[in-house]
Amino acid sequence: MDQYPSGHPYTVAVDCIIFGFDGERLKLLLIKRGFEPEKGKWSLMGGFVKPKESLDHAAKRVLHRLTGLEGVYLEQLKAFGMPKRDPRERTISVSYFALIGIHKYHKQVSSSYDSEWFPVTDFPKLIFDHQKMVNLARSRLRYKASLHPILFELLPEKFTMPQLQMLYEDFYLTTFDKRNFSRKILSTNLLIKQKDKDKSSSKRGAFYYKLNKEKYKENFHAFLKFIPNPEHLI
Amino acid sequence: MDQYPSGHPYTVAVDCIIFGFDGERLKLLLIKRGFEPEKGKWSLMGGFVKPKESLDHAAKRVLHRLTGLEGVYLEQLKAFGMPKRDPRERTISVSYFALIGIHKYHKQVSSSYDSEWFPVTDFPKLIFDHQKMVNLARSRLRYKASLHPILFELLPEKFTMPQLQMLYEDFYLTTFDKRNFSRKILSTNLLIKQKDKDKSSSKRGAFYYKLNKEKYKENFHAFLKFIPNPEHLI
DNA sequence: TATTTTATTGTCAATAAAACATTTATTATT
DNA sequence: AATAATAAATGTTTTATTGACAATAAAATA
Repeated sequence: MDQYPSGHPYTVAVDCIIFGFDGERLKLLLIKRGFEPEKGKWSLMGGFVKPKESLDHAAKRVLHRLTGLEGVYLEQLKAFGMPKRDPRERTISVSYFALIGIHKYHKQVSSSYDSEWFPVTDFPKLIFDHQKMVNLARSRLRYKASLHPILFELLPEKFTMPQLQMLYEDFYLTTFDKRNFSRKILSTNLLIKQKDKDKSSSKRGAFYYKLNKEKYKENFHAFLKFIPNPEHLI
Repeated sequence: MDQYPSGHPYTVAVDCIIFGFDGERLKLLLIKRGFEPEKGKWSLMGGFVKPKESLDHAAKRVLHRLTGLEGVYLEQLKAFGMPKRDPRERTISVSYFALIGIHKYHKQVSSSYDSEWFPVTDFPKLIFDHQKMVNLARSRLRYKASLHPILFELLPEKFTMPQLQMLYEDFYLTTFDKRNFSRKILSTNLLIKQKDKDKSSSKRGAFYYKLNKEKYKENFHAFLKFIPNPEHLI
């Protein structure tokens, strides 16, 4: 480590990989880029880091600007810094991934952005290295969700066991035995059974559950292993 | 996301948290900083990212400059970017952690640096937010090592089962049953038993093992769960 | 009242993890 | 040459966890 360098004009940005779950599929929120280069192309929501703000703050700000949401699950993914990743300037981008309850998102909030939800398995070509960011975020999320109860972040406050199972099944492209799944989830003691039911998708109706937020925070890191054999995830 | 900003002179650096294992304890390689600010204080090995190199390249370069080593396990940890973290300039530092075989490191290689190994549990106060970086690196390493066979990176090419166990026990501040430990490790089929023994620490001698590097690469992500109940790690 | 639909619940078998003690190889000592 | 000392190597039993499996219950509708 030598002296400070001079004349190294780096631009520092953040980009957000925003995940949501619409009850059927895992989705990704993308925007049409509003300025050159690559104006009009699909991209992750991003922004430049201001002189006096932290990286986390920049990510929160950018996320809030698009979604109007606060208190969202947001985690730094990785810094991307290939020299030519942005052809115009040398830009270091710190990527973050966010998990939001898709129902909380109302497009009108951010009407100044041309944004849209796409299935994570099928979305348009993105600018720069944003495709890499999405890929990495997906595998990181799969990894984390196999051990920690993170997918609850994607659900509404009240949800049913079948809904939860659908989320996990869609997410891992597999199926689980209902009895074993429910037993495993309930054994964590993270859920509180409600008295009311969701009757929208069955005659009998399925009981709602809420997340026990205290325990959720306490136990977040406690290795719960939500996926039976989570092999070959990154 | 608006236009590109102008007049935001960020400096971008990398810092390396370098771990080694001396056969008894997990160690950290630190250097005495050679320039202002904070000259003469202990710090992580770091350096500035050059205009035409990637972040990974900068980290490799910095690590090589201090240790003379190549092909070392190196992984991006996190970007740190609090506005005042470096009092002189707005510096974004991308931290990396490295695992090296401590025996491969020879101090004379980097005689231009004043460096020293310290136990991770007891090392001097560091500059800036380097202490935070070390803390985060430690918990990340503990997390990863509980699931993936990453600690082999810290051992010499040939090692014995008792040595391996000592590493894990020191690392997790616990003890394991010899029989269960050895069974678990061997069940991964990652080790190849050698014909010769290490007699330095017992009369009978303990067989050496080598890592099966092919399988190591293949199986790295395959959830091996090296620690029985890895609770409450981050 | 019968039918349909989907949620809910329990048991048994197989597998994996954890607890546990003795024997073996070698060197040093007498 | 026999014996003692040291640390390595190894196998079995018990317990806990996981996985496979199907019948019943609740509510709406015909």
